[in-house]
Amino acid sequence: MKIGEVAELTGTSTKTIRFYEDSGLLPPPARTHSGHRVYGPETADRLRFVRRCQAAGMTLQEVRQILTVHDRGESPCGHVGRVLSERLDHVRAQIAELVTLETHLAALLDHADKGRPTDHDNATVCWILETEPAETAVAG
Amino acid sequence: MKIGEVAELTGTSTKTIRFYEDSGLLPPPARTHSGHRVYGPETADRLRFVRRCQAAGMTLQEVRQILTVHDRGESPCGHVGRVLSERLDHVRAQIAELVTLETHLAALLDHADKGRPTDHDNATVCWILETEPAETAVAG
DNA sequence: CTTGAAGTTCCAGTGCGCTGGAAGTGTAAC
DNA sequence: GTTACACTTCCAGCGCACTGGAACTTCAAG
Repeated sequence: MKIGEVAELTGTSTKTIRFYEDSGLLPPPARTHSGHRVYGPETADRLRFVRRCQAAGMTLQEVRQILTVHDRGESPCGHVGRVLSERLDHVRAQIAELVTLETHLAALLDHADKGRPTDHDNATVCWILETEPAETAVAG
Repeated sequence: MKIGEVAELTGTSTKTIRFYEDSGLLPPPARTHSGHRVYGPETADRLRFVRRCQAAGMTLQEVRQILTVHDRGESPCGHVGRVLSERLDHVRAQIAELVTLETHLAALLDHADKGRPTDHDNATVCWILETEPAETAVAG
């Protein structure tokens, strides 16, 4: 697989793939005699993983740390382990936040669809902003 | 409430609050005779809402559009309605992605905690990257 | 009245995650 | 062989979301 194919397959630009390689997110791939990058299918999985992590609001640096854990198959210093569980907490909190937001947006959309009900229009603050995130699930 | 109190209350810097005002995310607040900003409690809710939206990967511009819908209590042109439902789809997809990621991270952490089981260490590609996001739950 | 924290405006800079473009080489189809 | 496009490296620039700092004013406590 050449870089363009991986790009197509994963919806990532070739620019970005090279950038990820430079950033240590992708291992330097094999090359043809002439220098063209050659990838195996695992690269696509790795790229998808990176995208998922990004969607969770991780920085590329954090993703890199996590991939390092993966690549070594162990926690090298405890620090990364902490990063990992921190991130896990964060992801869980974020899921809770997103569920809240989903409710908000759905309500807003519903109410937008109905034209203009707006019996709350003049209220200083209204339902859509009032709900608390989640004392229940959110990490502190 | 002055800007510093709002900042403290919401975990947002005063810089950011002023920046949000400039960006049209917060309405220009009342001022004291001397020019200091004075906020009502609804500002904190609004700020929390913005943060939630951001956690969902929205740009401030998109958040602004949504807040406009909220402020007017209606959909002014259909375009914003589309933005809204697009965002809702996105949020739902993201929830699904995050649930997948949560599983990944939990597995990785579990396995990192156990020191070095790593019977898969030499595998070209391993479990953690293999799983598909979620045909099951993701919004289409 | 003094002192120090917190407020004000304005503008410039930072960090992240790409992205564009130049300049050149490789490859596949005709 | 020519053409067209994909690939290479390298470096510069961009958009977003802040963030820092200068220069100044206001407020609350002692």
